[in-house]
Amino acid sequence: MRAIATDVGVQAGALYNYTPDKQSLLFGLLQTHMEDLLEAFRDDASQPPLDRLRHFVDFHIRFHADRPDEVFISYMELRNLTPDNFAQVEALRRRYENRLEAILQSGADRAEFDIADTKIATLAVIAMLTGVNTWFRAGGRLSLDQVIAQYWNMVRKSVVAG
Amino acid sequence: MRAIATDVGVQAGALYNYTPDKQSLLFGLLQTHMEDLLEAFRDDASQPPLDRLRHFVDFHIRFHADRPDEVFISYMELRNLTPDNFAQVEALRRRYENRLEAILQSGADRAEFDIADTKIATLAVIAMLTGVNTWFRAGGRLSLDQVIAQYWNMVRKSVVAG
DNA sequence: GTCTATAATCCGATAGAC
DNA sequence: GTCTATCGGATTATAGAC
Repeated sequence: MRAIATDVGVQAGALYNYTPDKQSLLFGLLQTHMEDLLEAFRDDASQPPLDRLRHFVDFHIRFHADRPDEVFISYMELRNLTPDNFAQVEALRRRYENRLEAILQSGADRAEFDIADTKIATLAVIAMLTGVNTWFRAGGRLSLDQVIAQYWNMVRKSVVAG
Repeated sequence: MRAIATDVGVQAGALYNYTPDKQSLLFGLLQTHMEDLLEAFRDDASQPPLDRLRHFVDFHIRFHADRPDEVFISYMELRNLTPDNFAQVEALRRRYENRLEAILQSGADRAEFDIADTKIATLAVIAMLTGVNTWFRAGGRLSLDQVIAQYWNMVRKSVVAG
């Protein structure tokens, strides 16, 4: 709390005019982050599964690359939430995962994708894409467009049918 | 330190007969974990790249699934290392990544793999495989063998040529 | 709405008896 | 080698003046 107060230019006590306690402040950050993620992702179920998947890959990488601090805090501080707050954030995360799983299931149903278990494939793809945040820095060797292009190639090949 | 002391059945002060300070204790854990990882992974460069990659996938998932606590600590406490200790652990991690990158590069050189950038592919594969630890629990819906089989399928398809 | 001051608690680490 | 006791410092949160 003292570090936050210093960053925003007030004394620590003044923060309690804006939040009842530290837990509420942290929970608000994580909840807003997940709600923004869910709201920002637009999926069109009338499109071909491969197009929907390509949009997901592009969206996921860009959304997270634009918010490295929120993503870092959301992951590192997740275990400092109270059990109730943790359950709420986890429920939002599961809703987001289900959006991807619906795309993979749609492609599998049409035999356009070859996926043994859509739940595992969902977790595998999200882990791979979120991993970009651990190393990507703007101005590095590759542009974000180049990074997205290669990840899309790998994700596409990993799920498409023969 | 008090929590560790309680777990091992001594008072907090007694721990300092075994470690000079908390930082050394943490660094020792992370360093040993990474050295064990590097030592346990056997790669045979005379084998076909696809066989070497399959072995890496199998090894990586099993090694990490067998040590969920060490993996969790290694990730969550990495930023609590001093800059010097952090650099040493990062160097060990990079050595491990290079082992996988050598496999991918070998397959790309023989045109058996189709990979745009081996460094990105390395990070993508490791992120995907390490993600297993966030959800896998022994005794769950799928056995570790089944999980490995599907991840191997996805990794293989994501890198093989045409 | 912000400040200073402080309460109450927790932490890593040390000292000294046994 | 472990214990009890404690030091010095950091933490979240509150109280009350302005």
